[in-house]
Amino acid sequence: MQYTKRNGERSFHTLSDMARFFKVLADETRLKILFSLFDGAKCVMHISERVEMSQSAVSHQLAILKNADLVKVARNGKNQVYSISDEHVRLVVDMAELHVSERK
Amino acid sequence: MQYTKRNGERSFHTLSDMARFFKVLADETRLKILFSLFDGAKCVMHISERVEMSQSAVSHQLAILKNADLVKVARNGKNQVYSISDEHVRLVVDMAELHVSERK
DNA sequence: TATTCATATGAACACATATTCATATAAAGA
DNA sequence: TCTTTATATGAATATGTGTTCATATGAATA
Repeated sequence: MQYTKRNGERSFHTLSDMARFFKVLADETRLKILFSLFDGAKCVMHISERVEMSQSAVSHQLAILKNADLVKVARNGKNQVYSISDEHVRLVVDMAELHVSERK
Repeated sequence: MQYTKRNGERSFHTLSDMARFFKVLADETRLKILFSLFDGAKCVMHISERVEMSQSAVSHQLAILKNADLVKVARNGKNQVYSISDEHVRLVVDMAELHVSERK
């Protein structure tokens, strides 16, 4: 089985990577975290307050976002400051928002 | 808590809708089905052959895709012909593909 | 109408995943 | 160094989800 495209072939590798990518976005908590970071870099505590979830829950989810390269970290004093690492994500999210807001 | 945007406010409703939307895309089987439909409308049997999954598995996943309005159905004789219902989806998927193929 | 063909559906199972709780780590300041 | 502060992490639990198997539905045709 193969998925052809105008200019080439779609590998199985890419296909499962895409599923993995969407999986990361398929959680309300992680979306909240991303949106809060769209407004600017923040440390864990601030994110935690902003999304109204426990520090632990947020930290677990940040690990997933970081592992998927959607966010990056930098230390500042005793804070770990998280920020969006890939501006691409904003586009995907915006388009998804457009999609869900249009159908109703 | 609220998520502000250039031109307004992001509702909780939209946020969980977005998570639901991404959830639908976050499965390799469903992505395979979508890609096979990007190449043109098909009946369940043909999709089933194309993605190399059982008729039942495909049917279950088609129900999910249909429920999310990503595909639509039309009867043709004794076949149910599925097709992409929203061209938006192609854009989101393409962008995701771009994202995963760029990072490596 | 009886049969066949294409598809849908419910139950069961295995597996993944999000949150909580307790605790570990590790940098900063006293 | 001892303590405090910020964050990370492991285990446990609850909940969600994909596939299979068996079977139901329902249109087409003999």
